Amino acid sequence: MTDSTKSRARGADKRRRLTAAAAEVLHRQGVERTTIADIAETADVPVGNVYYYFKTKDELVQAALSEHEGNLAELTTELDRLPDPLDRLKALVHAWVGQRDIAVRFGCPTGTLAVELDKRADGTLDQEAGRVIRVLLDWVEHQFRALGRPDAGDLAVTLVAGYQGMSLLANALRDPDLMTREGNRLIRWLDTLAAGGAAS
Amino acid sequence: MTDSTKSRARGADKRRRLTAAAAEVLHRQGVERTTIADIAETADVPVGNVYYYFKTKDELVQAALSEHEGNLAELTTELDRLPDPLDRLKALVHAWVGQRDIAVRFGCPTGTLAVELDKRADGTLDQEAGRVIRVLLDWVEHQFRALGRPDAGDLAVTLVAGYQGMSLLANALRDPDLMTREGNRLIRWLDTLAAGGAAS
Amino acid sequence: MTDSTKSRARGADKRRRLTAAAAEVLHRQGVERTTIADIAETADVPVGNVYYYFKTKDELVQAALSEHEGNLAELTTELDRLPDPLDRLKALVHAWVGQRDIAVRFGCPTGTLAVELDKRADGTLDQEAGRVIRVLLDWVEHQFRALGRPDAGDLAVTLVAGYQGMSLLANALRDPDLMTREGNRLIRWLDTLAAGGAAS
Amino acid sequence: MTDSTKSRARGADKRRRLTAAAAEVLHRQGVERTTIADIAETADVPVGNVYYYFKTKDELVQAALSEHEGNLAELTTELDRLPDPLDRLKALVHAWVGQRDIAVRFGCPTGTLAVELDKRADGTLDQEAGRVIRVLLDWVEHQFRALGRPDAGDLAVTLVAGYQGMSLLANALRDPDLMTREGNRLIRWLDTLAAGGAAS
DNA sequence: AATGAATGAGATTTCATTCAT
DNA sequence: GATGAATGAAATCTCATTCAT
Repeated sequence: MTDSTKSRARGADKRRRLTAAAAEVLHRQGVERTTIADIAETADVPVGNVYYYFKTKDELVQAALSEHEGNLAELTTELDRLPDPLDRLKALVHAWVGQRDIAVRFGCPTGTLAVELDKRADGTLDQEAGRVIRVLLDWVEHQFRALGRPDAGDLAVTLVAGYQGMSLLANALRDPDLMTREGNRLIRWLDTLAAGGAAS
Repeated sequence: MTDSTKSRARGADKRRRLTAAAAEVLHRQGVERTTIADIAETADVPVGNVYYYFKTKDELVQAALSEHEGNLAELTTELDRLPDPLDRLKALVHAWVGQRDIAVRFGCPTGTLAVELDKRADGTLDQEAGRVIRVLLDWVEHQFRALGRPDAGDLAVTLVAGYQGMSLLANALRDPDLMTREGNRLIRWLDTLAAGGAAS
Repeated sequence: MTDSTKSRARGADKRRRLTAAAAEVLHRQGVERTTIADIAETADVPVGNVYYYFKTKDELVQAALSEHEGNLAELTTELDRLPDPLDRLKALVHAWVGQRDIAVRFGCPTGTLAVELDKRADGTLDQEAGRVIRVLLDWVEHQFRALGRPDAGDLAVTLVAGYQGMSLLANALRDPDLMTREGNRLIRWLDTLAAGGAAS
Repeated sequence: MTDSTKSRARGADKRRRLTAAAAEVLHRQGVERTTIADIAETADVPVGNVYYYFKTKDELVQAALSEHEGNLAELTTELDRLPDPLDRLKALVHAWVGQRDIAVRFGCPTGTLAVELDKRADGTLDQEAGRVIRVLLDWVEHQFRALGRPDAGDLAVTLVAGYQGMSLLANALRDPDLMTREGNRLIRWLDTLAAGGAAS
């Protein structure tokens, strides 16, 4: 390994640490209450050095969003291995419920980011979280379509809205069981749909 | 009317204007991006004077929440006039859809406040928005119970989660039609339930 | 004097002190080397308070320029009392030479500001100093025109350029006598012109 | 050519590129608004490497000044080939006017550097630009002396001040014609002088 | 010699809160 | 009660300079 490779590796590592720290801390504390120093400390990087990797705080927010988008891509790639689209959707719901402890404490990372960023009067980043949500919607719609549902788009909205809604409530009420109960309902609903029932 | 009565009246008026301004501006801009000066200006009250009515910014946030709670109480009082609990719930959904333009732009006032306040590490206010949401949940549950549903609590969570979810998505995607479509689905779902169907 | 008058007076006073401090310190240290703290300290105002009067550093620079423009207006108003335009111009040169100690140390306030501000890539303030210089040029041209010179515009440029050039040299060489010598030459030149000579 | 020779050559080249870049960028942006990174980028040299050639930013400023001094020396060497001192001076003015587009945009390199550096409270470099100006003055004075003028020193000051003044005005007013007009006047003035006229 | 990365001091700006009248 | 002004603690960002390899 040459010197430059090493230092590039070190640099990439720090960037990765900063991105991960940003994703985590911004999720926990929200964008506005998080300082660059918070992120730097979590990533164990001197504050001044953060700006070598990210020119502005907004770039860190963007990086956090990309991290969440990456996590989503990882998850759907995993789920795509399942042969049956219905199984994929049910596994998705299970994954959501499996994350309930984090959701209860801090909400859905992308959903809460969307809420915060949408409040921006300037045009910066205010649609970025929406973009990530759309990626999820598209994947879900794709599964419903594979199940032969002509109303796949609406069904996708219903499922994802169900997830965002239950995350928000579980978070606001600090009630993890709520996630489990609503998750189970969504699973049953998916089964109903597949059983050939009309769209609910 | 004596002087002191007048000034009390004037004072109460200012407090009301500040509360209304807080509710509106905090909803539009979010808690952290809103300055006291923003609220003061909207209420047409000199900045220095705000502190006579509200000792801290947090008290203004609290007041905004109370305002939203008041709006909710007004709405449910109105709905309570309807004799049929099912009609009440359907009218509630209609009311939600009727607010879609605001929801699309800024989300549900209470829901987005809940998201922001839950990020607080300190214990201040972080449960207050949840409290208001619970008031809504309780009222909805009460209707389902009146309809004879033993799973009224779960159904209430489903309905309110549906509302929060569709508000968040409509907001994130800037799509008012989404509110209409999901609203219609919720109405159909309520009808299904009443028709004696199993919980979906 | 009412309370509000008093506090308005205090406020106006501070604004004046800040403007004067800005004019002086920016002239001595240059725009880029001067911090808001420098100006605040000179004006004996807490740093945070500066922003109550001037929203940005640029506004302070603008204020300093206006101060210099005001000084110029004061001077020309004074000179306008002289009945003979030639006397006015000669008195102007005398005034310049009279300021030689400051010019030697820090150059012409407006000229050096023009040099600094012209380096700005963004469009902010980069023409403002030029504007003040044009005010001087216009006044001088007006005098030459009153003397019946058809080439008044060119003569004005020559006179003002002479002033800017001698200020810059005196400053760069730290030589106050240079101001005196060049000033005398300008006076002789003005006399020559008035004696009916051709434009030199 | 040995390796060390090559690398010495390469090193000298880098130093030259950095010096040229410093001269250009510092002239365009001013000392304070120019970062080492700006100069490094213009010279196509990695930032970290700059410090191998110049220990501080001040040394880069010094180098830029030397570059301008070198340009001046080149010019006067060229002019010295003309047999008649009067022709030399007129050619000098022509050279100035020929540079009018740059002067209009950024002023005289040495003059504007003098203005910026003179603002320094510390003793660093604050006389260096003055030194370069003096070199010019000396050369001009030499020509006037060769023309038999006893007041050669004053005449030199007048000519150079004229140049600095017209550059500053042209720059501040963004008017290239001003350079042409004042240049013509200086030429006529030189002719007048040579014709045996009294000093104007 | 070369170079990407690191560092920390300092600058501007914002704003909740308090003060003086 | 009312109000313009004051205050200072933070936060973001910049950059000359240094370091490690």
